[in-house]
Amino acid sequence: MVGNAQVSRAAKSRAGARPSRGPRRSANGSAASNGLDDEIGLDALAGHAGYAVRRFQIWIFQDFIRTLAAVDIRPTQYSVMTVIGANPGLSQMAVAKRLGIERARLVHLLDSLEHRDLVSRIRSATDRRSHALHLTARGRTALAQFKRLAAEHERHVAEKIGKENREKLLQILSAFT
Amino acid sequence: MVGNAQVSRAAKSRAGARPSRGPRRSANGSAASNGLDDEIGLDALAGHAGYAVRRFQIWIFQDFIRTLAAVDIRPTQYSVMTVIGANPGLSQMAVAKRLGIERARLVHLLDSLEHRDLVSRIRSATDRRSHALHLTARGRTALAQFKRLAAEHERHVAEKIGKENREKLLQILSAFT
DNA sequence: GAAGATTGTTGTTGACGACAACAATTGTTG
DNA sequence: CAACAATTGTTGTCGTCAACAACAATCTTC
Repeated sequence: MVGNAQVSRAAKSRAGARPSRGPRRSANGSAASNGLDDEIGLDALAGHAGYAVRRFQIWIFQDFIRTLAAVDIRPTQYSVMTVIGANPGLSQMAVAKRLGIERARLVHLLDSLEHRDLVSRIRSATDRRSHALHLTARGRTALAQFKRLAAEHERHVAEKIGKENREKLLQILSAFT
Repeated sequence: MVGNAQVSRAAKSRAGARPSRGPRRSANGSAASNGLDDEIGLDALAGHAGYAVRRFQIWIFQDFIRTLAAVDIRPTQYSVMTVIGANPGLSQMAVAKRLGIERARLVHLLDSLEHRDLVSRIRSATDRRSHALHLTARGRTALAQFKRLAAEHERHVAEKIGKENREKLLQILSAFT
């Protein structure tokens, strides 16, 4: 069930500061010469926000998944439950829009959460096309636990990049939340 | 060719600061009541780095793809060419490790780039299992153009989050580059 | 030289985003 | 009010991508 989450096991623990430099051992003819000694230097990629963000996102999702593995909740499931918990009665359309996921995708997510008795779909009386989404009683207590684990995950993030950096980052990206 | 890139069309242009508050119209029974007026408030998600980073990553990849659409280069292809360009002669294993992608995945990426005559695989004389990767002449001039477009993309990022914020972000995430 | 590791390759699985089509229902408009 | 358009949830297809497993060719090592 971990599935996606683009983990890329070679998580790399190094974060050593190393002065940038020109291409190393360029055109030495021998491939595999760089097989094990790590450290290649990708220079040009260093100035690209997208690359750094992608790598960070991979790391952060991996940690989230690992931290919440015991309760078997993935980031998207967590975000869905959080939104429903904070806004009971929302339609699927509204949740999908808010989270930027497709309503087709949300169908499966809710199927899964409903099977686990965490969320319930209730036909709306006013608009019988739509479903009012609610957490079940079990879902509410479960979400409380999920949030505790998510907070632990956030502490991991703070450990990784620094407490102030995490807050600065949240501030910088607040427009996307 | 855009394919993945998790776009989520509802790109949202709003970034209005709005004071956080408790659950809105909780349990009003009527779903769909929130269908069109946007603004739902997901509260709890606001403090989660992973969510903000994910949304930002979606935005940034989308812009990268759009900005380099004319040359039909996606972020991963760009990163592969950049690394090879900076470190000619690398093996596929080394490139995969450096970029945190699987060697199985790199096979297809290189197939595509080789078909377009941007990259060439040269059997290593010293280790005949491996391929030494090089940019072709065409690949080198192409990469130069890609880099110009990528720089334009970075300017879009700076416009979006602010010049200093972009630099701060690069600094915070430098450990992941 | 035989056993084990590495490299590139192929194929499978699962998560995910984009899209298209559909039934049920609502809204809109002549 | 009746035809037509739009919305909601749903199903299914396609393409991208990460994670694995297996394999042949080729080193490495003992």
